Amino acid sequence: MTHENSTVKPTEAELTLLNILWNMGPATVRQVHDVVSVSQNTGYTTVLKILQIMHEKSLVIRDESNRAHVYSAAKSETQTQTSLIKDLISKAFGGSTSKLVMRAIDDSTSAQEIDDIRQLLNSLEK
Amino acid sequence: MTHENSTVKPTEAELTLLNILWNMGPATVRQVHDVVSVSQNTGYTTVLKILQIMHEKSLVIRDESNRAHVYSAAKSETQTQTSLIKDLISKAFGGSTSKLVMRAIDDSTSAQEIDDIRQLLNSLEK
DNA sequence: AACCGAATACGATACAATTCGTAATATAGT
DNA sequence: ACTATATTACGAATTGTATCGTATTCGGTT
Repeated sequence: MTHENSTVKPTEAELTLLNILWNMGPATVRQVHDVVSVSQNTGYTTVLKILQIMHEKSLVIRDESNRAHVYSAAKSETQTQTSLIKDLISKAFGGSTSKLVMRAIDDSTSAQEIDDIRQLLNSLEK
Repeated sequence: MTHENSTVKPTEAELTLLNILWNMGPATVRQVHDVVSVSQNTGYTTVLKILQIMHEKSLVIRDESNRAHVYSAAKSETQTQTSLIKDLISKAFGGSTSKLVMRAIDDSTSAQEIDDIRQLLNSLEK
């Protein structure tokens, strides 16, 4: 067996495409490529290939019923964000969430953001 | 030109070694390897090679005055943590720090951690 | 001065990521 | 039915990571 599933960490290029899929919802290679093209100079077949690899890794689901396959993210944006954060916390912050928050906030963080975080903390049970 | 510098994101293996260097301070390959060996089964030359590559990338500084070179992290743990977080916030959280914090905290987060975060927020100017 | 052991340097392998060119194929319009 | 075109499939080139074996080199000990 080689790839079938579990928790695969998307690469940078894959994360870029996932962001597009989360935004657009299910989309064809062409649609994804059109969006990618706005900010990057990436060929159509490159996007296709990455989506195919993501499919092998089960990072995306593919609907092959039409000529143009329709791809969609296999895991929600929230699920993926959570695993990425947890991974970083364990690998770079010695498991400390508070340390991560400490580093995440700085002068460039807007008052609005900070307010949102305060609200979030207030709404906690603990 | 090939590598000389700027902000290089360490790979997983490199981050493992950086964590050791931040803990121990300047250390030889052997010292680093001894620590790595406790948890992983990695050869001495593998550690050496990675440190050499990190040196090329300027992720570590090397003191060659003695027979056994002494390596140390080029950037502080804090600096590195900050860039890793900032990178993740921009690539996976649409630039929203509050969303990141939202995902970082969950049931598994201890009361102590949450308290620390509250303190941190209180101590802010904003 | 020669030798031994520890350390670095070098190079090779395997694998994955990224990129794209070309081939094959299927649908839609004529 | 045929052809043009869009789309997928395949595979190759390049680069970087991770790993280690072997060669080389340097210092201290005899």
